[in-house]
Amino acid sequence: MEYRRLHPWDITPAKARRLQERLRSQLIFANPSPRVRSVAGADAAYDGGKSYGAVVVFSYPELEILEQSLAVREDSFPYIPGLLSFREGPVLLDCFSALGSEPDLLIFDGQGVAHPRGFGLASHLGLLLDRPAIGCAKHRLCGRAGEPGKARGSWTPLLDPEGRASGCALRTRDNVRPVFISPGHKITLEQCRKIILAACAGFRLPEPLRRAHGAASAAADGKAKAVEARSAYSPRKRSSNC
DNA sequence: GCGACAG
DNA sequence: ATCTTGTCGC
Repeated sequence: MEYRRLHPWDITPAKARRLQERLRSQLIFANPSPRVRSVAGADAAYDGGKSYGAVVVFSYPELEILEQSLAVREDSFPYIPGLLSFREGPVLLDCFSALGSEPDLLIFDGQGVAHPRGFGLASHLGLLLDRPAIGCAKHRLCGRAGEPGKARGSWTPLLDPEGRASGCALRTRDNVRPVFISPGHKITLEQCRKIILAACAGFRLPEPLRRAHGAASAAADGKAKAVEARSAYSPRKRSSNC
């Protein structure tokens, strides 16, 4: 699928923050998509100075794999809290570009609007791909949330310093740590909770993210092991001695 | 200055 | 994210 080239990626952290503040006004938090028939999960893994991305598309609500794509590229931006999309965005967009279909909804391993400038990974890529997007993180970046009830489905609002609910802490499995959900683009928090719960097939994380994570890390250490094996079987050169 | 801090 | 073994529990 195509995506909008709204800005360059090789910019400084200061300019990246300015860009987030400029683009956040373009986000939409309404019009929950009528009929969601496919959901994609995207994640990245790292190894040896390279980023490995994976996107796995599932049918919804059946949750059967429809398609998936992988991508690799050189790291070009470090991990800086609040600027995750500048590190993972490029390789994930490579994955979406290689996709043959256009998923109805996207799920990212990170925040949506529950972000210091209201423009987390899910908001950023949702905007560029012009698709409803949900941020589903394992930890919160900012804001505060009470402890949800112990049962699957219970949740508490994730409140920003002003007391506004930017997302929620959602229990996706009985007695298991909650995940932090927040709308990225073109979706409401209510719809996010519904979709995420329906996409969790017995695990803490939604299936699309679990599979994307597995594919990305497999690609990452798969290449690492291939390199190790190669050096073991065909020594670059024999060191004279010490 | 101090504490927080997605992946 | 990544470095890492066993171990408690359904």
